[in-house]
Amino acid sequence: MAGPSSTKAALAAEVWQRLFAFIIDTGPHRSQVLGQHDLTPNDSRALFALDVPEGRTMGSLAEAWGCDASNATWVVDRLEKKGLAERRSLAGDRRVRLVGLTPLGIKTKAALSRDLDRPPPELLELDRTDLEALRKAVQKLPQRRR
Amino acid sequence: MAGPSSTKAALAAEVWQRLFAFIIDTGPHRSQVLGQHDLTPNDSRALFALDVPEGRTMGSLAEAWGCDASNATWVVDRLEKKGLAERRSLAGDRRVRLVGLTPLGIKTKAALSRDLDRPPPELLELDRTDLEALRKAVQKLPQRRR
DNA sequence: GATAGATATTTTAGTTGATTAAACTATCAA
DNA sequence: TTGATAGTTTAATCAACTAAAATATCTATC
Repeated sequence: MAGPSSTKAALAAEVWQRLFAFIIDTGPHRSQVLGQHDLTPNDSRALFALDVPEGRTMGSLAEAWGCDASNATWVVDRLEKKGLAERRSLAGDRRVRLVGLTPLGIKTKAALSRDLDRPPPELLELDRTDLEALRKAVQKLPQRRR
Repeated sequence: MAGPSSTKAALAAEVWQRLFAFIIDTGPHRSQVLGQHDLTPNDSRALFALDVPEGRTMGSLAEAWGCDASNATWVVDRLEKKGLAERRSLAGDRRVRLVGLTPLGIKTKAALSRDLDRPPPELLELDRTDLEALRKAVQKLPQRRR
């Protein structure tokens, strides 16, 4: 399959199909990690959006999450109930709320981050040589934000 | 980072963090594809579990999905309402139901599969050489079922 | 300074999806 | 007939999300 003359699109498709299968296969691992921390996927996304120490306004959170402002209220409510986030006031404009992580939130986020960064068991099946080749190759993948 | 003397675990971690970031970044693309077909992630998972032409029993579906039998009933109900799946009887044991795809279900599944197999825009940012290296590397990734 | 918008967030009310527990029905097999 | 098996129903719950109305606050203007 896919000799040296294959088109770039065909190449990308082949790569993608493998990666996609790997994403699917490793999904349960990620669910498990979230479960261990008693977090929903949404909670996790929210935690990662709250990395600015000064906190972020509800509006900017809603925008980042691509959802309704009232939905952001709900998400932050849940984090707050869990003691992971808190609403602070912005001196100078009492309409806005700055949502920031509590010490527990910071700790939880760090622990979650650590666990999510740990490779799923599937990846450890590869031997050293293959991992090295893979590392070199995935370093070329485009990166967003962070 | 990570010279030739890094441990296998460190190597795997480095690979994984890149892959994981890519999974997150390309998530919206997958959501969009599902949305275009008016399917939830659950529906999609269900469609892909129904590839056996003879159909599968409710019990085996519940097991495959790691859920309660009544949940499987609900999922199949939804597929049936959409005209994508149907319950058939097993000659010889009238207790069991064999769930199979309808012609529309087969068609929908094929279309979904085609669209999900299409690489996300992020991947097309790589040039040919990088894609070739990546192809070679990802071919070593372990594969489940399918 | 009063007031008329504009802004930021919350509340209320409702929808859909995902999921479980428990009770129930139908059927099979010994 | 009795017990096991396959599946469904019912009654809940939680998560995710939207629309519309309400509240509080700020800002610019008359």
